[in-house]
Amino acid sequence: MVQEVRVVDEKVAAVPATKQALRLWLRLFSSTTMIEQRLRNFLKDRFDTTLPRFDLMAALYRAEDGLTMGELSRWLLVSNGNVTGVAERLEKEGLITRRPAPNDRRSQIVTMTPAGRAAFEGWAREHEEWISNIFADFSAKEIDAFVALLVKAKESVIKHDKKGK
Amino acid sequence: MVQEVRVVDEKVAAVPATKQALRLWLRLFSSTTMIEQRLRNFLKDRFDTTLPRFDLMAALYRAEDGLTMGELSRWLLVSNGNVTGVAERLEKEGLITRRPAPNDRRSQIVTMTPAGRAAFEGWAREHEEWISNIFADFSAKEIDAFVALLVKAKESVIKHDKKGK
DNA sequence: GGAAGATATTTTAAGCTTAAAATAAATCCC
DNA sequence: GGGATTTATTTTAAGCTTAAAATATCTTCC
Repeated sequence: MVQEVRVVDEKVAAVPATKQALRLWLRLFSSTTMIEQRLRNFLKDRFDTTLPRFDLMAALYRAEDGLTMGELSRWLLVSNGNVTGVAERLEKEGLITRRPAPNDRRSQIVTMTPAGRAAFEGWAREHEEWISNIFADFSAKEIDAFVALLVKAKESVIKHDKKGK
Repeated sequence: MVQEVRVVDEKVAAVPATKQALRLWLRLFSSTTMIEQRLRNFLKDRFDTTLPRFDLMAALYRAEDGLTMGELSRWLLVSNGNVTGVAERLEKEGLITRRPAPNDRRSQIVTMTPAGRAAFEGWAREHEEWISNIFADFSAKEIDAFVALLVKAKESVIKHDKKGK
């Protein structure tokens, strides 16, 4: 196997590009997982809820007339069965309701209850503050550069992993 | 609530720093999750295995004399119970073995079987190629900048989320 | 109208994940 | 030595996640 090498600095031993990419992925994964874990802890401690429930509520919050189970599934990029379980638990907590669609008896229309809406507004505000605080050391320029690299990563993956889905 | 604004460009309406940080987090999370999902599909299609199993094997690969369950748990940053389950499945597949430690009967020493080691060497080589391919469009300089931002993010989180753990 | 196919959702089986409880064994200390 | 504490691991209960199978309903087309 030929090791292709990108020369970064003539005085320093060059790192093979494959190793460098691997290092990037491990960093990307571990940093993101770490933040995600702390966000889960925050949601648990502060609101006694979970990230999937928060995400479902966030999707619903912007839909004035509610969403069907299928729309939620597609929006959240999770399976149908997943939405069924998360929605059941939110319904049990009184934060959402499900009712059959009037025009299509296969569909369930999911909407926030008034209590759910009020709760989520508090969650969203504190969530945004928490995230903002986490990245407080980043300048606007750094954030823009960071976002640009993430966008490029996403595009690169789509381009190079055609079979991926 | 006072909205603090960082002026990026005098001609363009400035985006509140809180919103910009939120946007960064959503990008970071979605890009990473997308790559992770495709990596899981790759491991499933190519080796009929999972990311947790791959990670456990990777940890074991570098430990010449094996690792205890507790060492695996700490190294992988997962709970003890988690390691128990993943190790059971790998053992059933004949890739690892567990034997009681000679000096401490509470401990299990986990080692790769010869078949496990041979299998993992193939996994690791293709995994590295897959990752490298995914990031093929990135220059060495971009990768370095990306890694630097991820390191800074991790440090920033640790600094600003003291309660997080 | 009614069969065939498509669509929406739930159920099922398997695996990953955690926190907390339970077990078992080692260590500390009097 | 032996009780108290600590440490290593497994078990348990709950939740998240998926793919695939099962249900129920709708749409198409003759």
